Amino acid sequence: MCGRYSLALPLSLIQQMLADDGVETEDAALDGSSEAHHQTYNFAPGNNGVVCRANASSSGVEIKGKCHFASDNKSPREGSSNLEGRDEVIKYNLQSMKWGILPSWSKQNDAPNRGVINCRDDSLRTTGGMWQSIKARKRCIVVAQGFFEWLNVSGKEKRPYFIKRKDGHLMCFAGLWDSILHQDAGTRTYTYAIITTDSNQQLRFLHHRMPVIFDAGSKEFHQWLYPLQQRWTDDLQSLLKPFQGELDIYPVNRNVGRVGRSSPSFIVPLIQNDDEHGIIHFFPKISDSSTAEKPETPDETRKCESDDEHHLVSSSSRRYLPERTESPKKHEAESCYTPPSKKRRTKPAPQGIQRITDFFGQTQRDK
DNA sequence: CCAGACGTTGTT
DNA sequence: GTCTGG
DNA sequence: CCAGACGTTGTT
DNA sequence: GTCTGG
Repeated sequence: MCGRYSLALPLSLIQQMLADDGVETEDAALDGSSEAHHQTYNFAPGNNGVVCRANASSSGVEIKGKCHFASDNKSPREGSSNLEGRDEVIKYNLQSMKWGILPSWSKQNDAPNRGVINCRDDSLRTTGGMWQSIKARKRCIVVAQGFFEWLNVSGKEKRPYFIKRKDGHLMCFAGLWDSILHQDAGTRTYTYAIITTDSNQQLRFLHHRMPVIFDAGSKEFHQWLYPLQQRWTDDLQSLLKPFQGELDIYPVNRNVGRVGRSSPSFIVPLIQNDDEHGIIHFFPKISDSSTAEKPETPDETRKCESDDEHHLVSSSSRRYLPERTESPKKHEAESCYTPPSKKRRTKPAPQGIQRITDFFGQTQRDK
């Protein structure tokens, strides 16, 4: 499952929402070689998504490079003493990567859309295969607003549904990434896959598979990303379970099936009329003033092309308007996200780091 | 030893 | 039916 | 994941 | 890259 999802949020808002869940992230725009993510309600394989991964450093010294020795599998350097100190710092980076994983050894460097978009949780249980090296050292979190599933109605019609968290927080998929080096150009392409498992009870009426979903900032989230864990374990395997929280699941504008289109109507419930053609949808508000929208016309269902520029605004999310300080992008999306009831985020929470140490007080190493 | 596979989904 | 593009 | 293409000729 | 099949 999960061959399409929604990601119509600017990076600044994603960072803010993660921060509200206790995850402080940095924008890993590496050497600038990575393009910005594709901001769309209709995110498809081959698009550039937002991926979170973790790096460990000690006393401000990056040890990520040293970790690469682990691939030698016999390296005496793994577990060198500076990996064991309690002063290790885990940094979370957001990076733009292409959906559809291509293993580093893949020969289809040039094949644009050949990557594998999903990874079954049970195929990670066995050794060997294309995942074996990836699952040990290249785990990540894939950020989304929610995902789509299509229900086959009487063998003919397909009806798209949107699935999101009931609490409105970001959906964090368990993922795996890899990269390919293009010898000639000297560039590197990063790609990722989303891990799937059995559907939970709530989703089962639609499909039998669903992505593995973590709560941002949860123990599972940190454990999955923990960069010093470079060996596949039962503990990691046991994280890959059907989502136990509550979901919102509802039919949406069927045009989400049409590739390349994007509209906020794709993540808003359809309102179905008695009239068989009278399928209209619920348009709370449009931030774009240009097009004269007529939310209540049945016509509206067809009127959703080229509207990456239309974005949902709800009054409750106004405070989540991105600060337009450094990123004067034209069309930044807002969301229906309701911030934590607590209070606005205060400080980067050194507690987050503290807690991580609690989770992994005992540093694990490779074999 | 080398050559070839290495994946998921759904549908039947 | 099957492949490609998004 | 789904939707859409799947082709050639000649003419401008 | 690493494992399997022949």
